[in-house]
Amino acid sequence: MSKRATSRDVAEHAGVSRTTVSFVLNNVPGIRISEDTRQRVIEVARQLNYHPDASARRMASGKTKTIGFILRQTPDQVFADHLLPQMLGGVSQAATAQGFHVLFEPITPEDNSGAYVRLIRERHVDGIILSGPRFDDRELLKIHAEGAPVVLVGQLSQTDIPFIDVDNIGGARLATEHLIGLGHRRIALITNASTAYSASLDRLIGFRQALETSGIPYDLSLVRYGQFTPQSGEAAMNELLDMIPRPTAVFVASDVVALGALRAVHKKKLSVPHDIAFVGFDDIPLAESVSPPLTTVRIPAAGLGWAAVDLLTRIIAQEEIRNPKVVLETELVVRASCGAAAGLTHPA
Amino acid sequence: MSKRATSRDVAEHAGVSRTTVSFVLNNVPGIRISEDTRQRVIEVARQLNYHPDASARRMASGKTKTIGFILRQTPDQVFADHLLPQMLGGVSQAATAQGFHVLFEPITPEDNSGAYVRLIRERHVDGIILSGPRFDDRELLKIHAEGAPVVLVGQLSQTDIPFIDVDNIGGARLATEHLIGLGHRRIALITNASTAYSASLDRLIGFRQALETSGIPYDLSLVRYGQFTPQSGEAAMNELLDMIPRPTAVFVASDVVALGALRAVHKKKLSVPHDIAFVGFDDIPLAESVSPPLTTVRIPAAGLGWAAVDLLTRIIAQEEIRNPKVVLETELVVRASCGAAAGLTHPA
DNA sequence: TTGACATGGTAAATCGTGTTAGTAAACCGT
DNA sequence: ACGGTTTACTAACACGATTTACCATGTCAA
Repeated sequence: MSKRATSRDVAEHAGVSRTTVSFVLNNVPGIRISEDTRQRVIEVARQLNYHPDASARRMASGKTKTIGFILRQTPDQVFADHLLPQMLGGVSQAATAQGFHVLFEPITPEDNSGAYVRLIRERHVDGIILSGPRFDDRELLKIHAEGAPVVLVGQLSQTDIPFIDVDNIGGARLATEHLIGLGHRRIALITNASTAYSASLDRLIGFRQALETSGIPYDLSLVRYGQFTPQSGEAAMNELLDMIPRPTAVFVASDVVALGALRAVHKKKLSVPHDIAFVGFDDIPLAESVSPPLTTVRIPAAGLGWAAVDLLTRIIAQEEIRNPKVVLETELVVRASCGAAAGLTHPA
Repeated sequence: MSKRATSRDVAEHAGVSRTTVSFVLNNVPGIRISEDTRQRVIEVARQLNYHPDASARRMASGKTKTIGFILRQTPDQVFADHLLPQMLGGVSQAATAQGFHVLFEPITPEDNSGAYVRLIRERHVDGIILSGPRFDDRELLKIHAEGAPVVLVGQLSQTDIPFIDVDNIGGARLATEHLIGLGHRRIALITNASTAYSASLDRLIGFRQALETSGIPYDLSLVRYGQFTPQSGEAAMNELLDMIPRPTAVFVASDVVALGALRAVHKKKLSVPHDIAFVGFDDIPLAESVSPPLTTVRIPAAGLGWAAVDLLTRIIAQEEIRNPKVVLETELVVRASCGAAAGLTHPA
């Protein structure tokens, strides 16, 4: 097991200088090297099993070609994040395509030590994507002010930090309008989480907008608040099902919460969509495989990842960004739980 | 926006040498620095907002304090990997605890270019965890032979590469024995995938072992092969339900596949567990939230991550490893789909 | 007095590359 | 024959730390 080969070794064996080795192996444009020398260097490099040292290269070039992907979630939230694989997959696909690596770092929301900003400060990465930014994150504002490349997934009002987000309001409107279009008038809402989360609030707003546009009064007694979990959905749904008269449809602003709600319905021996129609939100991978398959609003999770990487790499490259705030559209995916397929409609 | 502070700047402002700065800031043991000097250095570093450059540090120390987490899956597989968040969460938790960062890199199984081995060769990372190793991966064998720290998640027979795996045989036996214990004799099996995958094969073996131990003949006509997806499970289940007499129970060696099978049952207006009992495998996060909640075999996904990191970091530290092959036990999680809760038993 | 040892540091080598500025030789047109 | 250009390459510095080896001074026991 001899020592690793360095560019110096290659240079010596090929009878050229290190500079030439670097030029050849990096294919530096605008530099003339004879085909003869070029081949010799390449051949020697192969023979010596030469691979340039990443750390040295980073130091010399000043670029790490790495981005940090920070997830502001507790371990429990990470474990139950059904769109994480898509999102992360999108991120690494896009990053790889641009020659970047991805450093993955979850960090609990309570952790205000700003540990993750060290990734930037110590130059582990060229920039970071932060999913689930917090209002009280002073360290984040600081590094952004210092000029560090940062892209948020999710919004942070009051700042000009570039972000990628989903059109939650539009998506919720889509879902609600669909139910209205099927003839429903008594439509309940179960939120995905507390309205302290902007995504939750936006989905509620979209729900309300759709009602108002159709002239249906917004009835607060038909609104319940989920907490990310199926359990919270089940509890909320039980309350709604006990109402007299019952709502004829419900928009659950999260598929995971909707599964709990679905269970509540099944336990009462009621049927979806016949007794109550469902529309969810997120289009998690299993939404189409539960019974009944869930009509839901698709979030382009992988697309969020791509877009975030795309934006971030442009910022890193110091490009002039025309629009640093990107909102991706959602899409209604109609399956069985809303009753549309069955031609079910409700009288006004 | 002035230049970044370097250790030289700190040294000058504090009136000491760079060596001393390094000693103080790294708390190098066995080195004496007066408390006075120490405080001065720390204070100056704070004032100058000094953060050591990761690349320079890597180069000088020869350690990257980073591990690569490689996922040998297609993008589609990644998107539908319901245990990925747990596993990845486990990996980064453990890594963080040991002062390591995690580089995440999915790579399609078809890609035999060995792109990921560059992570090792170019010293981006100190070692790698490879999930889903392939038999035909020559590059993998090569870097292992070269002494690179590698830990597999999943086994590769014929090699002595350290690995972490789940006791698939034992888990399948657990599931099957549970059904047998409930009185079932006509028990079907739907595999999670082709038996070309060792995990699939092992689960089939465990199923068979349980039958044989109880003196129940292994009936090939009761075996169907899933392909990761709910669709494959639905198709398989339809075949099984058409049999006369029907099996009274089925062990589906994957929760995701089981969901499709469940749908098939629902479509035929049959009931679980009354008409047919179910036991799944994996304990994906939604297993407890579907209807009926799925009895299943829990894989300690986060534990796989921890264990892999633990093993890898020991190898990196050149510790003597007593047991480089770790098999984690599974756990049967009894819910409603098997009928145990309802006290349902089947006559022999 | 002297040798040993502890104290509190520092100088200098090293890590392995990228990159700018420069140069020797060959070529070329007149 | 000669100035100018192209070709093909190299010397040397920069990047920012870690780490080994060494040194000056003071103290203390023999």
